[in-house]
Amino acid sequence: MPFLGTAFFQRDVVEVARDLVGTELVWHGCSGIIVETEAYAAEGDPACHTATRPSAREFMKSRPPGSAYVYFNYGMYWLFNLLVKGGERDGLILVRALDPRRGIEVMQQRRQREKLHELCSGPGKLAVALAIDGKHHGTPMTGRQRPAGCGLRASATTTEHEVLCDVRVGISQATDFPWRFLAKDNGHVSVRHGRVKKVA
DNA sequence: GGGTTGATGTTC
DNA sequence: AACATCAACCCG
Repeated sequence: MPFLGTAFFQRDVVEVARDLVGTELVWHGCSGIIVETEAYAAEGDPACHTATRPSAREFMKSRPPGSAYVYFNYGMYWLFNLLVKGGERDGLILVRALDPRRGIEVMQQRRQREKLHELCSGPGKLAVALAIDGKHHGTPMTGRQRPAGCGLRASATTTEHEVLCDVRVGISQATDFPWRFLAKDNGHVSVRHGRVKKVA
């Protein structure tokens, strides 16, 4: 299966967030199927970093679609996002959970956990499992600059997952935007949830 | 199980 | 001061 190209990230940020569910995030010998994402829109979304952070606006302006946007939160956790621009709505997509596939032993060591569903079932957890931190901010995940060991792959299971949508987790602004997407009945989704609906 | 709380540091 | 979190702890 081929890696996703830059064009995948040149579409509406909410559509891309939905479509990422079921793809495989490949990261330096480790990988997992993305089972949960959230979209944040650069315009008209008070929960997006662009609403409050000049550095986020500068990132959006200067980096190509498909770039990793990595930031530190709550004093302890790195969160991994992907830059979307050039479509109907630009924005950032938070990758919130993975169903682990490759490099499981390494991820178990980094997380100090054995059970598969505890490895990547949350945005902070998956960054620990994949050893993602601030030095990866700006990494191009598509195109010619993409590191050989990193990327998004359309997996065989991409079309097998039924995708649900929900409100976003852990925010205090625009709490009613239904821009969280998750794979139905997947045990690796992070636990909290609001009102889940089917997606077309 | 479910709710609560403390740990921790960057950004504005 | 707020924060796109997590795990340990309580209670039952």
